[in-house]
Amino acid sequence: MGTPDDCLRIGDFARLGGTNLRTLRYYEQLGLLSPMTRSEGGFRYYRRADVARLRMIRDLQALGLELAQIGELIDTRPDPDSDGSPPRAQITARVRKALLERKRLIDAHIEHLEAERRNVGEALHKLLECERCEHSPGRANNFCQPCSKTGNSLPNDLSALY
Amino acid sequence: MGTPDDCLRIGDFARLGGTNLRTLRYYEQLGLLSPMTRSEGGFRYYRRADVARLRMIRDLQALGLELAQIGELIDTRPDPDSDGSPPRAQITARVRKALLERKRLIDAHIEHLEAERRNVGEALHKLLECERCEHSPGRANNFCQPCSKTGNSLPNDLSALY
DNA sequence: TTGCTCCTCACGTCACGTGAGGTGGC
DNA sequence: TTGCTCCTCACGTCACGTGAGGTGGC
Repeated sequence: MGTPDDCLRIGDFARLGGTNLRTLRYYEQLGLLSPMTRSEGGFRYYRRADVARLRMIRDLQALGLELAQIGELIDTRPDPDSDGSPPRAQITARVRKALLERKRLIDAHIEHLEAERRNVGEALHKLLECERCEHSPGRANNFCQPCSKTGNSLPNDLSALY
Repeated sequence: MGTPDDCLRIGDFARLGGTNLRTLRYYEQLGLLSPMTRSEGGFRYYRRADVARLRMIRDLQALGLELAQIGELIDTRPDPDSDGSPPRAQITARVRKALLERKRLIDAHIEHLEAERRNVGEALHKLLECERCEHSPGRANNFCQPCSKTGNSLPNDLSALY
């Protein structure tokens, strides 16, 4: 028999999820994301739909969560070992909770990044002024702070780089 | 003599920068961010203005850069070992380049996060529909995919969690 | 059958975490 | 002088990176 219907081998699965074989094997070891089944020879076969799960794990990592925390958050699926499916209301409640937590993290990160973007804009603006200024860099690394021309301190992103 | 003017010991510096002592010592070891000076007894004294540099390093890490890449990007300050300051135009050019690269990364991340936010919204919306649906979870972990009620496949964030 | 993909160890690395044991500074 | 902060090793951990040596699958 060939590849199970609608399944992917680890290489294609990794490519679609934007990651690599080592990472997938590590996730499996942690119980985060396992292949649906294995071939006779040990090849992993992943569900096509689980690419979404893989992407979610990666996105949650980018939001700063550790893999253990991610494991708890996305542990919403019925346990295959237990017979008798859990109450539906319980499942949907856990899924909702995971989605809301994810949304909270995303919103907070967007806000932080928008503040960063404003700061960079300010710094780029001030840099134009610096280029037209007669003051030269001093010995220390925070020269021109506060700006000896305007009396205002430098934008943070210039203090960081000057 | 006491603490040099306008300087912070490592604990306060870490607090203001949202990090800890171990991380600061590691950054120093890599040459990323060093204290302005040391006390007789070895205590590190950091410039107050370098809190901005610390925050920038942390923000660049959150954007997915490795410390080595961050080191190259923010290496814009005149080398204290070399005598004679480098041409001003060269410094401002490097600062501008670092700021523009940072802006590029921020913009890309915001776009990605906004797409994620839309997906989560979609999934939360669909979840309301699922709660009113008579279908129950099956054995496998991608039941209801494609949704057996509407014929549409589930939003990705539901495939990931169901 | 050939080449490409995959397998399992197992050691290495990056960015810190976490004490142990000792000393500095207002 | 007391307590709090800081110091330097040095081993541990998390999330992989990177081969070595071998086998599976269309």
